Amino acid sequence: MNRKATALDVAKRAGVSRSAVSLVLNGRGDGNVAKESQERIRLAAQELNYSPNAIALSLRNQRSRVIGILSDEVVVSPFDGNIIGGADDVARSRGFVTVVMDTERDTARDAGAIETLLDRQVDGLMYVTVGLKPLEVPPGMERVPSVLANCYDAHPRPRLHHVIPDEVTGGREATEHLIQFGHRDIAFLAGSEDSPASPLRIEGYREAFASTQLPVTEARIAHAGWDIDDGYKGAMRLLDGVVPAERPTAIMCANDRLAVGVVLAAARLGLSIPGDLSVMGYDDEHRIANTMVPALTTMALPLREIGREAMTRLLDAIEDGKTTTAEPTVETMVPCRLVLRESTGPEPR
Amino acid sequence: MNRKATALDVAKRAGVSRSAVSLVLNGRGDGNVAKESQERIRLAAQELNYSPNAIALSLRNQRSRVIGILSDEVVVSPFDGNIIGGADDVARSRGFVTVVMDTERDTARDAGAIETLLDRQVDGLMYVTVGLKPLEVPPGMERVPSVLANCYDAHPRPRLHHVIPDEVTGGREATEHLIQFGHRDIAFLAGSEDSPASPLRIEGYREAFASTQLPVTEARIAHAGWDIDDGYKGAMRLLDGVVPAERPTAIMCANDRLAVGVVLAAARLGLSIPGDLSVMGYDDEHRIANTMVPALTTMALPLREIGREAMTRLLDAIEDGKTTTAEPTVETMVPCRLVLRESTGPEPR
DNA sequence: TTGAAAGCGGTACCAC
DNA sequence: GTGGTACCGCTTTCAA
Repeated sequence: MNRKATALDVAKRAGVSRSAVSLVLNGRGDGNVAKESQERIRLAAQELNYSPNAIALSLRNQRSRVIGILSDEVVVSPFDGNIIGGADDVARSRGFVTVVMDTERDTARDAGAIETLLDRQVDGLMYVTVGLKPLEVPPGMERVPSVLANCYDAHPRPRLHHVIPDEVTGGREATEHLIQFGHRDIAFLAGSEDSPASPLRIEGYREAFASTQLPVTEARIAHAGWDIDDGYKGAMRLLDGVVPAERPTAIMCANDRLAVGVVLAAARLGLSIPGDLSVMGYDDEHRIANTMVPALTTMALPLREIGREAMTRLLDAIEDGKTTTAEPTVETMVPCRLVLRESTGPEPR
Repeated sequence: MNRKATALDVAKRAGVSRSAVSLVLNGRGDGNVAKESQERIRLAAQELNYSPNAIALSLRNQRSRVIGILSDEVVVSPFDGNIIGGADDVARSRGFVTVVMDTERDTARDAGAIETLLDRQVDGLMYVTVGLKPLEVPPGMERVPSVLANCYDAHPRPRLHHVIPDEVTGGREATEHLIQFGHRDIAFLAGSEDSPASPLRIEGYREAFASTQLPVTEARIAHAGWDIDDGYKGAMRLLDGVVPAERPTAIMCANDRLAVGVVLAAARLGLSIPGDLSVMGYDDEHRIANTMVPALTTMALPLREIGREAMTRLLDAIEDGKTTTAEPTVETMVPCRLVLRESTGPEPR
């Protein structure tokens, strides 16, 4: 645990002053420091394995090249953290590092976490959530450039830019895919009512029907929840003991877990997929959608893209020196992506 | 974006010197500063909403009360991050904060991430992995107290303490549970061969048979992989077209996803669970094991506990001022926990 | 009881 | 072309 070399150590070894070391190592040596000295300095730095102390730098420069990411529960929850992955990708490529803090959905911890991050001189803040949701923006976020990923300012006059998936289009395109396969009676197992994603996806579902001049049967839309057993129960309600002519020929699910439940129910009932019934997921959850039997056709959430886009926005704001606050555009929508696999097919007729 | 109040601001407002402010606010006012001044200082601090600058503190004290957590992929992967959650719990309760960096399984990034963390004066380091695995301990971790969670030093003479689940006992108790239900022909769908967890769980399986004087049929143990389709295929191999008398009456799976595949296969084959077949999972993956239909009996991985235990070790070492290196004990095992749900039952006979 | 001053590790300005 | 020095915000020692 021997202490790290400091600029002074390097200076001594090279027989110059600290200032010279600083200049040279920051690329402003030419025209200020003799070529000769430059060489010696670089060598000494090498030998001592010198790298500047980030803390001292932050104190001096009042900025740290660190971006704080606050997560509601993406670290701890069993959902993938690709938003964070994408955000980190672009941060690193632009010379920033990210540190994340997870509040485990305890919003009371938000302010404290932000305070901590701010105290450590983060240059910007990103709030990221597992599911699309309105956010009570915690105090403190307005003090540095900030951005919202997968959530949006619940305030009537939003102050922070947010990046979210285009759920309406996602819902529409998923439905269109099924309609193109000839399905007309398509049930929609939506998530729970309290999620803002549900109504948006339903809206897309309606749009798809409307643009094809097809009527929507309200009874086919049901709020089911988000889990496997919810999907199972929903499917049983739709299929069990119902004569084939009155069964929907396709079931759209608001996420892949629901779809797993539907497939399970179909298996119990002896229905083949997609022969007797098409099943469509949503999210493209890694290691669920792609490994199900049959593999799930699904609407992929562009998580990685959301993270990349949000971080790009944020860094642009930071490097322009202006806050994202009061920017002209407050919302970026990222399109979802249809992933064709094996659980959907032509309607049986 | 008005600048935060500094100790100097407080001093001015209270009409004292910066030193007095420091003394008082750190509880060493009595006997050094007049009661009167103390009151004024506290008041001024309050009014200015003063909190010390963490960066300056770190620079001055050479410690930050920050613990760096390096994750192979627990943030980004679709597995829950309860190890990190548990670690954070105890860190916060002891006045530390954690920041996590995820390398997305790119070990080439390990050293850089640790360097970054070290540069920011973290007081300690924790490396955490999604699955149990040997670790090439990245350089730099020996420079501050460090601990390994869910992974262990691959070095012949390990230098870092690690906290891992007791997989052998887990495998044994899972098997015993099935044996107690009267099962004798128990198939084991192990994970992939390259995971260190697989052989350990298999060892437990063998122990259970041995202690009950039951013979192990080698052909009943198969490395299948870790995903739903792997479980499906494995189950089909065991069950499809096999006369009841030759079918295993229970299938133990090395994780819950495999169990989902097995349940799916059973449903397709018209086998009822647990009536015709008992299925046992492993991990207790949240929102999979507990929401499956039927809900999965499983062996829960003590993730939260591992995190708590590892962080406790680490902070103890930090506060004792000694490195975990060269501690007497190098390994802590945390027991797994049997979770009884609906997918296992008496053998059909 | 108080305040002045040094120092943590850098950067940048300014004389020389 | 070079080195001295002030300053970022805080703690701690020491002299008054």
